[in-house]
Amino acid sequence: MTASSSRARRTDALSNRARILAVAGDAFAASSNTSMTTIAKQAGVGVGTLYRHFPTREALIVELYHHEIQKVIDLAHTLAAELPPLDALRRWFEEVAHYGKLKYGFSEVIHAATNGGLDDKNYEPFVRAIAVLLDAGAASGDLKRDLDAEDVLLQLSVLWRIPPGEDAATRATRLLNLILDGLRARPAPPPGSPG
Amino acid sequence: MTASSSRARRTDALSNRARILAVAGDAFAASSNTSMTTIAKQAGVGVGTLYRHFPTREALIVELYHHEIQKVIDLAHTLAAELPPLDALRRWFEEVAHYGKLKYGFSEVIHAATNGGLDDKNYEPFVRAIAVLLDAGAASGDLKRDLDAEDVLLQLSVLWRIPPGEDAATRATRLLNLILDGLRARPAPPPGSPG
DNA sequence: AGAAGTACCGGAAGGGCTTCCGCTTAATTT
DNA sequence: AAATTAAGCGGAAGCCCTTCCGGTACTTCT
Repeated sequence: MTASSSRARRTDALSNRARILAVAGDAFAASSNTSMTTIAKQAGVGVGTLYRHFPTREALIVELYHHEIQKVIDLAHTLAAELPPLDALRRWFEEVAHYGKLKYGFSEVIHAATNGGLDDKNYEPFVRAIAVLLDAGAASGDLKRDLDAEDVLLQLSVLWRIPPGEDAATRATRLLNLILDGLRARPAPPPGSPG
Repeated sequence: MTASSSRARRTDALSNRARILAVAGDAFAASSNTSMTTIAKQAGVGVGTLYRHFPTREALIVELYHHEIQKVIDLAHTLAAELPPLDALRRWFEEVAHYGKLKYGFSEVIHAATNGGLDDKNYEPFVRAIAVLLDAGAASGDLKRDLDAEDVLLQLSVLWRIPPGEDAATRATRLLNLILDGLRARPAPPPGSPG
C-alpha cells in the first residue's frame, strides 16, 4: 500500500542517508555542536547532499534521536496505565528531564516545533503522550481538569534549559515539583476564608 | 570617586556609541533580527567598531532595553510594597509577559545569563526583584517558603517562548496561572484523606 | 604649533547554516 | 546495449556572528 509514485529511491541515496546518520550519531555524541559541514565531510558527501536528506540541522538531530523519543512517548502510555496518575506524571517528567540532559533531541523537537519549524510528525505524539497522562489525572481528580497538553510541554521545556552545573539535578527536582503543584487540583478553600 | 585611570574616552568613540544605539533601537523595532552588519552599516561604522562597543549581539540588545528592564525591576519593589503578595506577583508576571512579547530584551537577558554568558550586572537585579516578591508572599503565608528566585525566573522565561499567534495571550494567561498555583502554599490536606 | 602616543576604527577573514543549480549517474525504456 | 530521464550530487555563494590587527586620528605633552 506504499505510495511509490514514480520510481524507487536510488541506492546511492539510500546508502548516503544511512552513512550520514551513522557519522552524525558519532559526531554528536563526541561534541553536540559539530557543524553540518564537518558531518558532510566525514560522511564523504557534499553539504548539498546532507541538506537534501535532512533539510535542517534540527531535522537531522530529531531523526537521530527518533527512537529514543519514541521510547519516552511509549513510556507515557505505559505509566498512565500502570501507576496512579500523579506518580505516573512525576515519573515521566523525571524521565524526560533525564533524557533531555543526556542527549538533547527533545530540546530540539520542542524548540523546532515551538518556533514554527518542523511538521507535527515529531511534536504531536509528544503532546498526545502528555494528554494521556493529564487525562488520567483529571479522571482521578488529582489534576486540574482544563489542562492543555501543549502548555505543559512548554513548561517541561524549562527542565532542559537548566544551566549545567553540580546543582542542576537539585534544581530540576525543585522545578519539577513546582510544575506538578501547578497542575494539581486545588482543594476548595475552607468556607469563610479571607477573600 | 569614578576610577578614570588614564584618559577620558575619545569623543568620536562616544558619538559612535550613541549613534549605534540610536540606529539599533530603530532597527530592532523594525525587525527584531536585524543583523549586526546591517546595524553597523546604518550607523556608518565598521563591524569592528560595533563589536568594540558591544562585544556581543545580546550585549547590544540588553544595553538597548536597559531602561525598560530597570523599570520592570523597580515595579517589582513597588508592587511588593503596595499590593497583597499574590496580587503583586500576578501583576508583575503580567507586566513581564507583556514586555517580553513586545520588545524582547528580557528574553535575551535570561538567555544570556542562563547560558553562562553575561555578567551578573543585568541578571542579578532581576533575581532580586523576584526574591522581594517571593519573600512578601512567604511572610504572608500565601506562597511557599522555600522558593528559589532563579527557579521562578526560569519558569517565567516560558512566557516569552510562547509561539506568536492569536491565542498567544490566552496561553500566556493560562501558563501564568499554572506557575502561580505552583508557587502558592498548599493548604494541608484534610485529615483522613486517602494516601 | 608640532610631535608623540595610543584609543579607536574598519573591514578582511574564519567558521557556521542553508540555498541554488549545473552536472553526474543510477534506473528505466527501447 | 544504447539511449533517455530525472533523482541525486557537490560545492560555490549568500548571509550571519565574531575576531583580529594594521592603520587612523584624537589627545596630550612640549
